[in-house]
Amino acid sequence: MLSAEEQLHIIASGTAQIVPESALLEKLKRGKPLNIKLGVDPTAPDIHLGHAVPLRKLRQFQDLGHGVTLIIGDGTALIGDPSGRNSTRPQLTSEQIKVNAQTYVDQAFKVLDPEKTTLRYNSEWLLALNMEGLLKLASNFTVARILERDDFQKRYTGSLPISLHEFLYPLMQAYDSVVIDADVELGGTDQLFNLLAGRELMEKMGKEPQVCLTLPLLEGTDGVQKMSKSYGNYIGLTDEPADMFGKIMSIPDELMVKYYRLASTCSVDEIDGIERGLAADELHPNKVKRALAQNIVAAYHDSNAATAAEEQFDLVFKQHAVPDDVPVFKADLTPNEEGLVYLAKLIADAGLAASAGEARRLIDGGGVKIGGVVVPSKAYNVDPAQLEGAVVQVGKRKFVRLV
RNA sequence: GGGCGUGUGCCCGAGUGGUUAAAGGGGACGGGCUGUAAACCCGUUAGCUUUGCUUACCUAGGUUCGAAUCCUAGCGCGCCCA
Repeated sequence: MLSAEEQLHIIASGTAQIVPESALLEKLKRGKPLNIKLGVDPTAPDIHLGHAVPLRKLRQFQDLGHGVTLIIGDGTALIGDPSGRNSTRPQLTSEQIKVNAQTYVDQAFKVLDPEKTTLRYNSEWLLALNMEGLLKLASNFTVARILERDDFQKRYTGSLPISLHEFLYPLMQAYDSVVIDADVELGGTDQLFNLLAGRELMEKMGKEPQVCLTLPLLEGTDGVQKMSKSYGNYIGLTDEPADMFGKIMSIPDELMVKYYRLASTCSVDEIDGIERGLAADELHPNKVKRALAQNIVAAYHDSNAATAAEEQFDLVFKQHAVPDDVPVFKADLTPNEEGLVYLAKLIADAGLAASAGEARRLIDGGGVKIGGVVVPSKAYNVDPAQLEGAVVQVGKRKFVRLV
């Protein structure tokens, strides 16, 4: 095992805050495996690189010899985390929760070491808590304390409703820490309040308080908004290698180091070196970004897939060739009276454009190619012989092979 | 409960009776440049086999040859009074 200081150096990389850092160092100094907690809400089934940030950090802990307790919040999901919300979340059905939890776990183990992970469902103890237990638990916090929380504060002063059950959310999450005896709990920066509640409750209930470790939010491929499915800027853990590679290549340069720290499997020393190299203009950003894409694709698929993805990438974007695995589309090539096929509609049907109108505009803009040849403006109708088995391309990255 | 104001395309926002499918900006998309980054330049940004037709300025009616623009009611939002 590495020394406590060396471990801390690795753990601290990429974190937003560690509260308190001294306590973490102390825990590490004991030389015993720590119990690291992460609670997840099974509200959305698909997980992306942003969700994987805390998982990566957990993996670092595991590689240092520590144990992880992953808590599926099937109990807390009944409430819905009010963090960062200005309205009450809809409550999920237990059926949805179950399905979501399973997909989450399947994907989480792409990152975590199953040998060193304990999986727990918090309904196990939360639902077992009867009225007496709940009241006892609630007596540990004052209304003022809970109301301190930023989002509650905003809602309260803004005269927006806060349901009573939402008040209980931080308590539930805190209670999880008590039950599993967490040494450290991870979360996004927006989770700090909940994490601190855990620390406080543990102390009140006579346990050694957990250390709170927060991680910054990861921006999506647009480089501005946080990564989220609803913004359409996410890189999914289950994305195809070529797709994943391309998406990573399209992130802004400024974000590369952050991605390295939060989403790659590279060691802290390597990343520090890259950061210095970029700052000193000794490393070419393109090379660095390629290496990043390689690393991440390899982490979620394998290194062969990563190499293949990079080859595809060069093929398509450097040599402007057609990739190997073009999706096929069964097109109706029945010609009209003039013996031609309406290309615009075909493009829309193939899903390459939202409507035939958009397809027409794309053709006029020179954004459509058949078999590598640009379709001239206004040429909305084409000879079917030209289309037979041909590859239709829209923009730089959308292809379809007609059959 | 009363008074006033406001509601425009993905978003912001101009438009107060007639070349308005609706200025301008943002975003997005396509083209150029490039490193599928950024910056920059150009173009597009309702549907339809389109010299045209259809649907559109919260909703439903009405006035008018003609309405996003005027009137009435409803709904949403904001502010003020009680």
